[in-house]
This record gives sequence, structure tokens and C-alpha cells, in this order.
Amino acid sequence: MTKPVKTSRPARIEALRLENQLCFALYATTNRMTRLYQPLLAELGITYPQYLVLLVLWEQAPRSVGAIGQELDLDSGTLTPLLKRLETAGFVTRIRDTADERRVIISLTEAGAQLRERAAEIPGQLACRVQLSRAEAIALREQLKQLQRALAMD
Amino acid sequence: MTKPVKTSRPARIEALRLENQLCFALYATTNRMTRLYQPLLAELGITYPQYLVLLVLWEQAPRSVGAIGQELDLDSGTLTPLLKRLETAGFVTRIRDTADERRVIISLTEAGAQLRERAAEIPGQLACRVQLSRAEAIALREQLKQLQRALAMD
DNA sequence: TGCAATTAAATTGTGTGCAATATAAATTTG
DNA sequence: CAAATTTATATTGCACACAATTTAATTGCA
Repeated sequence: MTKPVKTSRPARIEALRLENQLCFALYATTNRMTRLYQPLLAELGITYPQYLVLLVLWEQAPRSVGAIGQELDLDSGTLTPLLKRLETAGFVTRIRDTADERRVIISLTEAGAQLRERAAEIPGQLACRVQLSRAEAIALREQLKQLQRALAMD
Repeated sequence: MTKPVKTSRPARIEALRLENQLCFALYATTNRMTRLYQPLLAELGITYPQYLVLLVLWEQAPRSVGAIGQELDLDSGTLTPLLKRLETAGFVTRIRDTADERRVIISLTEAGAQLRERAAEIPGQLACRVQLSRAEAIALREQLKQLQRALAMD
């Protein structure tokens, strides 16, 4: 935690201007990005957060609900109903761990695994819309990760 | 729109890795930022999207629902119920425009205007958590705005 | 061993986001 | 000037996010 910075009243009012808010830039850009994904993911029958869960599972499955939540920084209040919808859609299974009955293990079904091939086309389709060079996009992504770490709760 | 880039299958699979996704970096960082705001805004009795609406109104009020939506990139499906909650909380009024009965004009109440003074402390409190220099924060913000514009629907 | 503390997931309740649709008022046009 | 079109907001329905709480299982420790 850095030392608190004393600011004048005009400076504090200036900081409240929408265009000066880093947080609003994040918020609005994320909303737009998600809206852009929506029609592409709708063809696969999933939403953006469901896509994120599948990205995690395509890298490694099966995984517990908690392990998925750790990767995505989401809690069971968000994940439990989302995973039930993915189960209903036939992309994952939810089975309680016999070794530790508190855990629920999420696995990919055949359909869930196969969806990966179709999803592989999506990043390229979106890259066209991002008017950044590959290097710029990577730099931005790494800055965001750094900010995300700085915002970690402790 | 830039030209489509042909990619190999391994490259497409690599692009699906969570850690390579700019979009997930945006998503996760925004969620964290909002969580960080939450306890500060709760003291004022508002949520983060409600805070954004008030930021817009503190710069200029009264404004129509549509004008607020244009600033925040939100539609009436999001704003109408949110504004009703701000009205119930006593921070704004919602009055149909007599000159154009389609429009609803949102104004600040005395309580809504006064909330600005207390809110003015918030950006400084959050700046402490963001481990970026002022220049870095501004650079990141401007890159995000550029990306946001690139993602504009047409 | 026995029980308090911890952990994992589910549940409850509130507030967004947004697509799709509905409603009503204003504007355009033939 | 009346019908078709457009515009502004509201409504409906669905899927998140997340705080707070609950439930059940495991771990720690006296």
C-alpha cells in the first residue's frame, strides 16, 4: 500500500470526471468486448462466462468447482448455477468426489470436448476487430494482469 | 476491419489458452476493481453502476435516460430499473419531458448533489491500491479507450 | 477420541447487462 | 393530413456477480 496522497478539493472533483476514471474505461471496454463475443458464442450455445469455464476445462479436466473458481476469480455463487446450465446443455458432468464429499468434480463430456474445435475459430475472428498489433495487444494484456495482481484482496 | 489472418491449428489452440486472452484479463480485472469499490460505495448506499450514473449527472444534470446511456454505453433495459432504484433511494427524480413525452428527464435531488462531496474521497482511496504511477495509469486508461473505440459496433 | 475450527459447495437475495419485444410519442412521407 | 417509419423508454426473460448465510464434510488439536 502506497502512502496516501493529499489532494486539493478541485483535484478531488476533477478525479470524479468520468473520462478520468481508469475503472470506467475497464468497465465499458469489458462490456463491449463481451457484447462482441455474444453472437459468436451463441452459435455454440454458450455465454461468455460459460466459454471461460470451458477454456479452463479444455486446458485441464476434470477439475473441482473451487479449482475453476480460482482460475477465473469467481465464487461458487456464480459457478454453481453456471455449471448446472453447462451440465443441462450436455457439455460437462458434475460428480461429487468420493474421496472428499465436500468437493464436486467437473468433467467434460464428449460434446464439451468437441466444442473446442469450433471455439478455436473465435479468437481469430475477434482479433480482426481489435485494432492493435499483436505486440500492443500482448503489452496491454500484461499491464492488465499486473493491475489485477495489484488489486488482489489480502 | 483488418484482413483475416490465416493461422495453423496449433496456433488456434494456443490462442484458446486462458492466459493468452486479452478479453479475460479485461474481464477479471474489471470484476476485481468493482469488488474493491463495493465496500466504499456501500457506505454511500450505492452500487458501482449507480455511482457511474451519478458521475455523469454530477458533470451535467438534468439529462435524459438516453443521454446517460450514451455516456455509459448502457441501454434502457439496464438503466430504467437502476434509475428507479436511485429514485427510491432519494438521489434522483424521474420526470417525463413535457416537450417530448417520449423522454424521461433525470435530475439530481439535494441529497444526490450532496453525495458528490463524500464520493470525492473515493478515487484517492482506490489510487492507493493501483500500483501504477500516475503516468502509467493514464497510459493504460487511454489504451483501453482506444480499444473500446475499435470495438464499437457499426 | 471428541469437538471446535476450517473448508467446499450450495443457497438466497439483490442488482446488474442485455437481447427481444412492447408501447407510445414524434417525425417523415406520400 | 393520414399512414408508415422512427425514436425514446419500458418491460420481459435469462444469465451472471457477489455478499451473506447455510449445509455438510474434513481437519486440527486438546
